[in-house]
Amino acid sequence: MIKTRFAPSPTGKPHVGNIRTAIFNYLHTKSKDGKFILRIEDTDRERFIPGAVSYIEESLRWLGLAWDNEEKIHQSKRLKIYQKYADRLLEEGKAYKCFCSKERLTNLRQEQEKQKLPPGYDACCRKLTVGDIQKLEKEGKIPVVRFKVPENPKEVVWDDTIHGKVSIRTDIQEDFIIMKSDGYPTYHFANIIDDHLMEISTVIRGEEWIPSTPKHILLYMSFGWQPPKFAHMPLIVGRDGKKLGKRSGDTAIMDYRERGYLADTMLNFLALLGWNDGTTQEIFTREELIKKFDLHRVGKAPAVFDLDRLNWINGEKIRAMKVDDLIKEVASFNSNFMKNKDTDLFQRALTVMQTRMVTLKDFTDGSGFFFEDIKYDPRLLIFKKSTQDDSLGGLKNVLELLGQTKGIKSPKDADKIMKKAVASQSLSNGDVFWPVRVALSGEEKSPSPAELIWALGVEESVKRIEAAIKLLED
RNA sequence: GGCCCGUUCGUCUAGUGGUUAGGACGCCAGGUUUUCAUCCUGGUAACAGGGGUUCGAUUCCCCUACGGGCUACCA
Repeated sequence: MIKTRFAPSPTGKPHVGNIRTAIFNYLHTKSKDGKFILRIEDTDRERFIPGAVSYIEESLRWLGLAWDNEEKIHQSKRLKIYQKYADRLLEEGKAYKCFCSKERLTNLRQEQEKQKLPPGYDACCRKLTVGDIQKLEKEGKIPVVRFKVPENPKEVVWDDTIHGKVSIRTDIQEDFIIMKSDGYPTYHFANIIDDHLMEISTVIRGEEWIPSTPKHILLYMSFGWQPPKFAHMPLIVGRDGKKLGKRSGDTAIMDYRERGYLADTMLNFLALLGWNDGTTQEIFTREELIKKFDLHRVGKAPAVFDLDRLNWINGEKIRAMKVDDLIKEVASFNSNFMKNKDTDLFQRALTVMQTRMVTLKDFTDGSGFFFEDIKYDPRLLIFKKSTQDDSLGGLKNVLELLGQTKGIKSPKDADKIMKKAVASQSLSNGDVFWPVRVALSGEEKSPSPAELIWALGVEESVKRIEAAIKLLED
């Protein structure tokens, strides 16, 4: 069975890079009817940030990336397990206790750097006898546990699902630490123990892990375990070409929600960063992504996060949505915005604004004129190719026709009135359409007057046009 | 420094031992048009460089360049 995991460490808010890893894991699993595990790798107590676990869960939930483990998995609660396996390696002579002080390690590294040697632990404590160890422990010295990197193989090779054959020399691999002096395992150790115990079939993670994969494979070998498949995804980089970090756009995924992007947009966009289905399709529903995702079609080159493209996808998603679904999105985006607003008016306003929105925020920020009294400079009512008299004429004409109408059921009905208003006098489109539009919206750029009349309703439209006429006459 | 990974329009990418190197975003121009947006049409623009292999390389191999990652008692 396919089983993947998303294994973040709770050190902050998940950003797009983290989340894309989660998405690829999720998609790979769901396309094969497998299981997707969320595991919190909180073995670094210094970098732990309270609340980070909630951020992670909130982000995954927003995107609909449901994990299958009912009980939360925190590595910090599994210390005994790691200790047990470390002891096993210790007993088998595949690991050893190291008492070297941090000072010694620092000096050693500085010395190596000076001599332009590859930095690494000199395996000094390998030589310690049982007696030495007992003595040091009696003195109260607390050791770390290091993995004894075997002389053979001299090279570790694996068939990466994304990169193909990758081989890395291990003769320069130092004896790395698997258990820290505070009793916590290092990432490398906890990670492979858990992946094995949880029967993870494919490890999908960022490319920055390629250099340490030999450590993991060596560890699997020392336990006599079969390593999982590895798939190292290309990094998402910033405009500067560098890995997303503090300085270059490591924007928290939830910030995109706040900016008015849809969860499905992020899913679609991020999935397409490094993957495509081989056709020219660019817009995918969640179901299509699950159905079509294929790890083998993930590219190797890093991808730049492009906001223009994100905006385009969000616009496409919004336009493809049924208005009722869009209402739900706006409501969950900003529940305050809907309060005290007429539901029908809200729905019509959204209908009219739909093709004009890039983000949900565009609606909550830019459609106040539907619901509130408007204020504008009276000069705006006059089209640049028109005159005050003609504009006034246009407004009055429309006002009169609105007074006679038996009801407006669609923007088309309203459009007929507009056209009639133009035809019945010797006016041009601009003399009529422009002032009515401004009278109804108070804006220089807005939906067409026909749409506005329909959305606002006859009564409100009449009121606003009357107000505009008054403004022009004064 | 060492070890790894990567390189097709500005960006996301398709692609093959022989293609006019395709699509999308963006941008530009035009159409529709009262504005904005939508929509439609067209345009701009790429195989990092050098050696091989081959009748023929963007594609396969090597080197170089460039970019990136890793090199912690971080993950």
